[in-house]
Amino acid sequence: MEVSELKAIIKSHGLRVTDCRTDVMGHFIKNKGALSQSDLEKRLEKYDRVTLYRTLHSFLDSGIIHKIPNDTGIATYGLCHNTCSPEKHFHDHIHFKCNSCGTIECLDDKKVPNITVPLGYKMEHVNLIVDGICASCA
Amino acid sequence: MEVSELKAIIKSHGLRVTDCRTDVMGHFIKNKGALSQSDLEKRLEKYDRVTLYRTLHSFLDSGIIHKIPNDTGIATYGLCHNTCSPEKHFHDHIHFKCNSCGTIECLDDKKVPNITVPLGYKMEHVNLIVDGICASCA
DNA sequence: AATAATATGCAATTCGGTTGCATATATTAC
DNA sequence: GTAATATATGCAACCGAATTGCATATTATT
Repeated sequence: MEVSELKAIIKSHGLRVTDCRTDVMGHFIKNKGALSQSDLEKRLEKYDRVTLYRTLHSFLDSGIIHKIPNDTGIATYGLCHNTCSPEKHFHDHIHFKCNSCGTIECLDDKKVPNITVPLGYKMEHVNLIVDGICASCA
Repeated sequence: MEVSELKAIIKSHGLRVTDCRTDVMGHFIKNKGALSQSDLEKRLEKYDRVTLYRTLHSFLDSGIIHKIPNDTGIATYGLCHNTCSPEKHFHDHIHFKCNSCGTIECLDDKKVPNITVPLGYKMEHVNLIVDGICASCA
């Protein structure tokens, strides 16, 4: 993807275009898996970790990325589909965590089946995380 | 549940019976929701943080409790069904996180539907987390 | 009751996440 | 293009959860 396209995506979400945001965006685009803050810190050492932290949060708030729940305690993020907006997120795909390499990816083709919750409960989001061994580690 | 029963459960998982483990076990039994370490620290101030930490890990290792993935970064744990063993866990129920009170509970009656993963992937566990508003907060 | 194995408490460290503030940079208006 | 203004960045510093080493206390066994 061209850098100009990256910048267009950032701008289209109402954010200012900066070097850090462009670089982080580029990493999300070209990385098949989800990224954690420490992943980004290793790949983009030129930026302060607080800047990366705030970049992730501005992306989160504007609906560019979504947070993927996992049991490691380390927040990981994946690109949202273009159907996402700051107000409403649609993440009906399955997340896969490899127990060998630790990589977390979005299985965009695998949709989450319909779920119901008990009477009196109001469902807002559904997150389906499968763990196991990914194709690269098998 | 009787204290003697609590102790029997602990012993049946190959763990020594101690005051802390019995108390923690008791809290898991009587608490409908999942518990985090800080939850336990507040309820069981007589024990050191580290002791509670290690109690949770011995329970995890022996298959008494399971870790529930969530996006808060705070590890929460729920009781396993009696079908769980140290080697193999079966958590085919849905977890619900309330966005109002923060409580996480196991919806034991709600089973996770069948899922498939892409070719080359090996599935080990499925975790389904629904968030929204629980019956108490609605 | 003695022994051996294990759990506990305490001190201390690591690490991810977070905030305040001064400075640098992006956008807007001219 | 330049000036003005709003916003992003880097640095220092703090917080809380997670983690480890070690001496002491407790459990289970004989």
